[in-house]
Amino acid sequence: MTAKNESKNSDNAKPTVKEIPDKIVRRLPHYYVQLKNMLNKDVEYVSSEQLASIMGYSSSLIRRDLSHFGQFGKKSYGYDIHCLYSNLHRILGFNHEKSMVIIGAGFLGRALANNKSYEERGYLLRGIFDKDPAIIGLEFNNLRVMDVERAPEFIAENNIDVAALAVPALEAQKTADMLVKAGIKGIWDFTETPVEVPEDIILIEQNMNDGLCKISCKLVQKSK
Amino acid sequence: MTAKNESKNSDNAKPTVKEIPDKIVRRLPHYYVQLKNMLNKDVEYVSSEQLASIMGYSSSLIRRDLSHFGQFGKKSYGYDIHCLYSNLHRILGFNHEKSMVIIGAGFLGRALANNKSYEERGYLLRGIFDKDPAIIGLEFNNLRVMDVERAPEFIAENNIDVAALAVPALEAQKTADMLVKAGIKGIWDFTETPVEVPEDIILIEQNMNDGLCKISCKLVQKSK
DNA sequence: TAGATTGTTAATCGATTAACAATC
DNA sequence: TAGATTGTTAATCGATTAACAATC
Repeated sequence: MTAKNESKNSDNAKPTVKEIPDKIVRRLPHYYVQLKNMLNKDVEYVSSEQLASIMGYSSSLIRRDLSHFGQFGKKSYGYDIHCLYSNLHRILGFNHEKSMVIIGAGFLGRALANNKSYEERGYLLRGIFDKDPAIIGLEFNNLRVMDVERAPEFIAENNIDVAALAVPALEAQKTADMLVKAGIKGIWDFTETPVEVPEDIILIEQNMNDGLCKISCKLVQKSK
Repeated sequence: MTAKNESKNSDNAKPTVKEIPDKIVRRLPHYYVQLKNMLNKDVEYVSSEQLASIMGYSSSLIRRDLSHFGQFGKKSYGYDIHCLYSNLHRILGFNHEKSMVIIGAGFLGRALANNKSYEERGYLLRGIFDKDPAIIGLEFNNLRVMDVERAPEFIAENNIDVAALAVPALEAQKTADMLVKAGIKGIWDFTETPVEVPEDIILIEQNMNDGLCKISCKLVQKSK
């Protein structure tokens, strides 16, 4: 609906400019972290072949992924580590400031409050909320837990972009509805239950139980 | 090396019996949860078409996924919900008892200790460890935090299958090495850093920052 | 029987890899 | 120049979907 669509066939109301395939998006942070580790070393260039042997992707895939965003390499040299790093920084949107709140100040919410990587990724943690009077008022990482009743107002007034959803499964949908109504743009969902949101809301399911299931499934396979 | 390999070409030392494709493994827990929700309702059968419309997968994919494990459906009726549910239970290995420990009793470790879904999935939480003297001795979910120095002995003696790794990034590799040495079979890794383990160890990276990156990347795409 | 729905095969789609011309 | 390595095109591989015969 935002009419900023530049794609050729705009007959279909897709909000795509030139959407990055999900498979690539998933690998970008890995490239980013690897490059970051290399920044401190005293080499200037790295080849796709070198990255491949370190990271376990094929060099072909790496070159193809990166070429999606432009031509960052120098033939016969490889990629300028610093240049590629800062390009990935930009592509991942870390240079855009994003505001965030945490809903639910149980142990998980507190762990999220203590996360140290927000700043580097452009997130500004603005608030943490809970409904338990015994928790409201406690302080984690210099943030005082607020009453979740105040969240809608806070989110709307402060134009919060993202909410980490760390409430019990039973509260999940209700809370997500509240967040959407308040104008949230993305939800980082840690609940163990399926949550429905309108399709223009970014929903990232950080489903931990899937990991538990995967291990279980693989353990049985091995024991057979 | 376990010589239980029944695959045709056993020239290559792969430990496969008939490995389930990762893509399918990832969907199995979703089917499982959906079926579980349906158990309480008073319908007996569900068709792949019905599941498809609820879950967002195509009916074709669902039938194909399930047919990987046998013929569970009844033509013209669909799938017996209870039967399929218990088959998934078995396929996911939930009927095998698996013992587990948590390494690191920070907020994240405590959140993991409070997780309610272990039992249903066949996990038995046996211990939680930390190195901080101020934390050792505290109790979460009826488990007293033990000194991580005692972990190797505990894991070996009790034949622990899985460890949830919830330590700071700097301790990650060192701790993983300790776990492997102690005889762990699977690691559920919550650290934000790449961890190397021998390839016969099941390693599930529960990388939370990837979610954060994904949201950031998608937010920028939308704002463009 | 007619209608419904599986299990499976063939067709399509998308993602990865291989190959190589361009060029530093 | 010879060697290295990119960016990109073509080939391959794998996963999803469509189609349909089998059958309840």
